[in-house]
Amino acid sequence: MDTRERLIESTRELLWERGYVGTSPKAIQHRSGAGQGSMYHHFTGKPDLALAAMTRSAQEMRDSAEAAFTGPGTALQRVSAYLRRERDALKGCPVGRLTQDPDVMADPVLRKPVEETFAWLADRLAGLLAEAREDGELDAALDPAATAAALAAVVQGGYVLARAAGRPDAYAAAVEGALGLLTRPKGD
Amino acid sequence: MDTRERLIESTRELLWERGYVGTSPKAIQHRSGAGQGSMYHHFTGKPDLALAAMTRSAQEMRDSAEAAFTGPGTALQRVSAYLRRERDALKGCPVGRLTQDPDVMADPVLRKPVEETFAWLADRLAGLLAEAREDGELDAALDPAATAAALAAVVQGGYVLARAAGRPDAYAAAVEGALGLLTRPKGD
DNA sequence: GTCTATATTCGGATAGAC
DNA sequence: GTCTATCCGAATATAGAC
Repeated sequence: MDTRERLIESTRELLWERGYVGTSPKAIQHRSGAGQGSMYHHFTGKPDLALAAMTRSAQEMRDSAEAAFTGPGTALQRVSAYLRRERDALKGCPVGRLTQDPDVMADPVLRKPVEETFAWLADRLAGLLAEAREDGELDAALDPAATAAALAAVVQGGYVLARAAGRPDAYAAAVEGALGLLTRPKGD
Repeated sequence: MDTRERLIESTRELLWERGYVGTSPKAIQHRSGAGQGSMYHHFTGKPDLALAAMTRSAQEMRDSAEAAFTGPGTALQRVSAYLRRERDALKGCPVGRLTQDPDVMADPVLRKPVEETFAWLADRLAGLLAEAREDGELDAALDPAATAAALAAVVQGGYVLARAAGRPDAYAAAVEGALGLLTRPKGD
């Protein structure tokens, strides 16, 4: 891995662990093993490097979600698989956590990957739920878009609860609660 | 409002807006109109002042939730009222946002009010859902604790989605999606 | 491309006068 | 209780040598 690459990966880790305001150029240099001059040679400054890191994390989030969405099973099963996918619940969502960073949200350029990623996710989930509804897997009375928003929120909120409790199973409980609501037989 | 009080209130605002790492003593002094010496007279330092602010915000969160929980209507209606309660979705949850703050979570003293608040909320919601289930308002197949976790997650995640989208209605969509799942007639 | 030196401001506080 | 002075290291770079 070359220097530029190590800088990006180290920044991704630090943004995940400490957020944007909590991540200093010095910490990035230290973790990546790159020197001051090296960092400023490859990137114009902290925002530039953070953008590269955030863009990659956003892409990775989409890829791993898409892997679940295009996996085996019915539409509803694929949504369930996405929700139950292995996650490091205590670390939180590398993209979602940026939403709490004032300096990220204040800068349209930094904000864009975050905004786009969640818009994509909501849209993708809504499509799958619409498909499930057409197939009779899901109650026709449910609004796919609103239901999709609820599920995306359960994931993000599940991270918050897990971190608050200090226990990953708080995330699992939220997801199972949501799936209990989503998949219970409607004609019972 | 005396100086000590202004310091606490200003700190609450700043923690809400910028988080713990993003809030400097200087910024607190500036917003509160208190001087350096004044701040260090009333509090031993930033963590001490933050603890006072966080404790108050946590109490406020409980109080406002409790107001909805003990309001009029059936158990399920009170849960719905809590979810639909007016919120400044773009600002996020003043307590939940602290879970993203590494320096808060690393300090057991600072972490405690956050942890306790969400434990209380989950417990309270689970109790109401159990009540709803006994009253036949809620499907007997649903686990009250897991369902409660899902609802608490929808609220916290709803804030994340609203901030990501830059639109408060993303929060409302998540809540309505969750309520759609929770309250749809089971015998349809 | 990487290193070292230097610069400015901020963060987080202590000390002591008033 | 509040103010001002002072301190030391971190944050975020820029400049120029190698």
